[in-house]
Amino acid sequence: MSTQAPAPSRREQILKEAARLFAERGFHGVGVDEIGAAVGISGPGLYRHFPGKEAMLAELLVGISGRLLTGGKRRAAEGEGAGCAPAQVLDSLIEGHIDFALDDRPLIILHDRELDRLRDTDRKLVRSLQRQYVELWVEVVRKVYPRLAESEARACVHAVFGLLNSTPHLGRPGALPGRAATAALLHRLALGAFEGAHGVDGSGQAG
Amino acid sequence: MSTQAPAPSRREQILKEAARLFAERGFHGVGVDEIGAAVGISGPGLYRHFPGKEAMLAELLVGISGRLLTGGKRRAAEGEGAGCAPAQVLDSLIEGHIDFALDDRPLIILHDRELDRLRDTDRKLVRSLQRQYVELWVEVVRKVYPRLAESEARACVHAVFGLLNSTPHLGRPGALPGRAATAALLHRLALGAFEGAHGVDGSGQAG
DNA sequence: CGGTACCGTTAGTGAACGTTAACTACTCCC
DNA sequence: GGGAGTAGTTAACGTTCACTAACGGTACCG
Repeated sequence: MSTQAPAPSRREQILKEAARLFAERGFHGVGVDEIGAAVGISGPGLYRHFPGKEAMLAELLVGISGRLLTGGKRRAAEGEGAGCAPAQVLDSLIEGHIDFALDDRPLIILHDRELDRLRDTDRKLVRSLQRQYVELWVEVVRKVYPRLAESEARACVHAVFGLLNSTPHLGRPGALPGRAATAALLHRLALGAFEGAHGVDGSGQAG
Repeated sequence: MSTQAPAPSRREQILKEAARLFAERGFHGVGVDEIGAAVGISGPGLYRHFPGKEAMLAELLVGISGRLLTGGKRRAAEGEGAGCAPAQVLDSLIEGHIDFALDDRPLIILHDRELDRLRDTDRKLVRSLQRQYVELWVEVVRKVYPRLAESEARACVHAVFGLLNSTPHLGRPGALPGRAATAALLHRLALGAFEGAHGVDGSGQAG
């Protein structure tokens, strides 16, 4: 054993604490000395591991977006390979996103809050990954709910992301019974939202 | 006439631009010189109107939370006074929140992003207003969906706020047909989410 | 004309911050 | 043991930033 996570390297330690601090007080609200202190070293010591403060944020954001996209692609491929119905694939995407939102709350916060603090190059990369992830969802959603126009489906996907990413606002842990119950509730909310968008009656309300 | 909005006072002008800038680049990412430039005066001139940068953020956040709560209370009271069904009151709350999210996007962003940059006193006030607003919704939701436990209902409300507040992510304006269509779509999504949480089958999934 | 608010300006101050420089200790390997 | 590489230290630098001080113009009012 111990082949999995033998010891969190200093790098990973720094990234984890930086994520927490950035999420709590914002990128500009946290100093390098604080990040250093959180891992037991002092300020400039961080520069042995990263070229700068922004590089930490960049690595975090690229990592998140990449993992979300990779996970989503895997689930979509598995589903289609096994001949699953689109609805099952959507279910799997939702489940994956919920796992992520519940297990990596600081990253979820950073993900849509601190993107604009990146240099052009990194920001474009992250945006590209995010867009691919959204388009992955849009494709699946449109298979399940063919009556939705593409722009509508995209808006729905963004809205459902907002819904699923609301976990950080659910007070500190313990406001809900447990992780599984929270996950199940979020899952039902997300599915219900798509159903509602699809529209039982089809017609919108008055303009 | 002209008793309503004769001319946007310098104060209001500053608040509006500050809201936009804070939403775009974060509280710490915007300098007072920038805010001043946005209204045509330079940096320290702002101090004729506000005691400090933080006071602007405080006034913005207290204003938003207060207006949301006031509007929500009004709609709830109107509905109950007119003997409306709880479902209609919930509909009205959703509509009000959507109007706010679509018309004051910068404020919606600030509302849950920059709260922690406030001093203790102001932050507690804003949190109190926010909590009252949430509880207002929870009460109504539980009347419409009595099977939901209180903690579940609260989680649903937070999640639906996340959904409705996703408007800033819907690309720049124009990604959707129009304001009315977007509002209608969000409305259906929110209603669907509550329906989904309520659960057609009632049983959660495996724990 | 003289006084008084009001609203704005430029120059400056002290603190905080990201980053670099110079130096020290530890480990590994020949 | 000696040299190299790694990971950390403290001190310092340059910049940025919120805020203050001192000053000027303009409108109103007697």
